[in-house]
Amino acid sequence: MPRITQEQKRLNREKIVTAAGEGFRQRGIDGVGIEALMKAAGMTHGGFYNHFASKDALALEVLHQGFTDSLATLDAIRGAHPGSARAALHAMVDQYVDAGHRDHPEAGCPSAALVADAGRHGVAAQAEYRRGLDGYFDAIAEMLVDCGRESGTELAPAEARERAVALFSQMVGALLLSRAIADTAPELSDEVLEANRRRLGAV
Amino acid sequence: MPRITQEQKRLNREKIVTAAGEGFRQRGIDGVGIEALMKAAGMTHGGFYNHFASKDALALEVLHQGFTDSLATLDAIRGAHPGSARAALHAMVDQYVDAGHRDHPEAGCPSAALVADAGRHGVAAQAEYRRGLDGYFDAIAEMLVDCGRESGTELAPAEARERAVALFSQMVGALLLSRAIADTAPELSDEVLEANRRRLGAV
DNA sequence: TGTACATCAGTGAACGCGCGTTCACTGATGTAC
DNA sequence: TGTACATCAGTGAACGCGCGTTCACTGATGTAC
Repeated sequence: MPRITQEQKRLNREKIVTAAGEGFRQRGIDGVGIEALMKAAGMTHGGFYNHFASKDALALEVLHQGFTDSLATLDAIRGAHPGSARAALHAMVDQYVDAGHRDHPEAGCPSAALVADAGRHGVAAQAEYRRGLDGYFDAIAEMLVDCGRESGTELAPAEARERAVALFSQMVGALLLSRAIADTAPELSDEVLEANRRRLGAV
Repeated sequence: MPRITQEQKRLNREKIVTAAGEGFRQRGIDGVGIEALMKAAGMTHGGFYNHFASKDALALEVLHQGFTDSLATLDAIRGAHPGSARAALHAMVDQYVDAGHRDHPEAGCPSAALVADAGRHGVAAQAEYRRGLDGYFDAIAEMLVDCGRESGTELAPAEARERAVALFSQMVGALLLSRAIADTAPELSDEVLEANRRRLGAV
């Protein structure tokens, strides 16, 4: 049957990145093999190396793509609440620290799902992770500045940054802890989400 | 040379659990093989199954031991600040959200180091993790109640619990994010720790 | 207390298995004329 | 525009490797008398 159209090749490559994005977030980078990945993308494993030099190269692209998508989602939330950074912040926290997000890591935040992998897959992966994380910090800090401006209390950039870092850290921690016990202790898992949502709302 | 004393066997078993505790926290449960583990414990790999039925059984014991030790450390911090729950809380946060803790996961909190493994290694591991996590929540909630009592503002148990859950979530998130970028972006990693330490101190 | 024997912890080779990666092959696509 | 040929994406078998686990073996320990 092969060879295939250039356009089809591009689509196949995308399918691999998408499948890997989901698989890696669900089971970790080392938790999904090339064969399973390619099967999920609708191909056999041999063709993988027509698209990527190695599994690590794919992981890099997954991180990049994941953070790009994730930051775009954040922008979309901001855009959906024009003129009210406070409402946007609340919406972001509520969507992030949520049972739906907990139960679907494959479609969720790469900062949370790949936090353990980032530190263990070489400097390139870590640099990509860092880039994404910094993007989150910047975006949230901006929202906090806007929020302060709206309510009349000007917020110093350094203060906003500090709060943004702490805020996001708490969001990630809450999500990860709730995920770690979701199957065995659903009530405690829900409690973790709810306690954090309430506390984050009180800021 | 074998056979060996019963006492020596007990010591060897302990060595395995200790080596596994360090290895698992550093590289994850799937990141360390039985051979490396037994070598670190000073033996060859074949003898492993004289002590444990499987690697998963060892992981369970590592989780149990890790949380027991970790909660004992927490108690020690409380004991070192008699009559001042506020000072104990600060000491705990400062030790937890710290570069030393970040750089030595092998000697640190199992909640943080094994958060990704807990959700992926079966219900027994998850139940063990849950037990430890709940222990943390309870201990911190107690400290918050003590702290409120000392400063004259009585804290409702439910409120203390909620604050404890949020507090610990933030501590774990801060530690994990700082670890994920420690090698590649040490300044950002430090910033994450410092921002969280400052924000946590302001409660 | 001393002797004879069963036990069993550590050793290191071996097992099956799944992994990441390579490769010869195929045949439709892309291209040169 | 049509033809001839080179290219190359997907296939599936095969590779070496490390993993968790098993096993025959050894000889000091534990125990029965």
